[in-house]
Amino acid sequence: MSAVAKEMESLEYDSVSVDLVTLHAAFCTIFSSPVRLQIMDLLGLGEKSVGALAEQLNVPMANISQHLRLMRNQGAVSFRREGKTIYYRVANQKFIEGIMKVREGLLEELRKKGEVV
Amino acid sequence: MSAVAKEMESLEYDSVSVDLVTLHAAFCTIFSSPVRLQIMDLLGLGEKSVGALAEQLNVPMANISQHLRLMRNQGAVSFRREGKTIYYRVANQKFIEGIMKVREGLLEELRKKGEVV
DNA sequence: TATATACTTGCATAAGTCTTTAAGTGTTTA
DNA sequence: TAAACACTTAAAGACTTATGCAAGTATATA
Repeated sequence: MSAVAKEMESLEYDSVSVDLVTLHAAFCTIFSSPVRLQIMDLLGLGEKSVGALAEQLNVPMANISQHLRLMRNQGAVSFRREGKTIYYRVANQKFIEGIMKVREGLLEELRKKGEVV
Repeated sequence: MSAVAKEMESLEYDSVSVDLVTLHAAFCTIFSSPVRLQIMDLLGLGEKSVGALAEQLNVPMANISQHLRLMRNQGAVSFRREGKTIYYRVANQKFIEGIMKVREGLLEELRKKGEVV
């Protein structure tokens, strides 16, 4: 984790000196891992348990859980407990919209270069 | 750089085995640095030379240049040379739109938590 | 209360990233 | 052709991140 991202993790206790660009960049580290990006994709469709995410992505639950911790700390997702199960959801739908907009641009550029159909 | 990002750098030579999520995640590493995010912000307003970016962000030109290389390799920016000067521009405006959408969501969430006005 | 379930956390380590400095390239001007 | 300018690249060191595994916590059930 970057110094910035580390600083963000304790943001609820001292948010004064952190400017928006720094915070935004730290937030975007969420999107920089294929696992986390797929978690966002799945949660964009509706809330899901940790086990369900682990199964659908075929990644060990402990690893999913570590990624979810980062995502929680950055405010990308929130969660609720129901018995033994914890359900995660996207904190704000605009995060999904932003991801999709970038993906659209990316696909447009790849098509221009003939790297994708 | 992640293994993924490294793979992306040579993507023009072998793009067959790379799926979209992996590629998208590698692309998003662009947004995970405050310097690169500010470069995107500035270039979103119009093309700029490396020197101009360095001056406005108060970051050494060699460092800006390194960031621009990553951004080029990911297809986030393109450039043209005019004499001694090289002008960079955003490759696709949807990248800016996506960044802004995420920033909006982030601000909404910060406001909910009372961490920003 | 003991056990099972669902998830989280700590730790080690391998791999990746950022920044700086120094040297290199391409283009124009003297 | 030499020097200056604008930028790029390489290499090194300090730091950060990702993953697996083992152990820990919270809740429900027998």
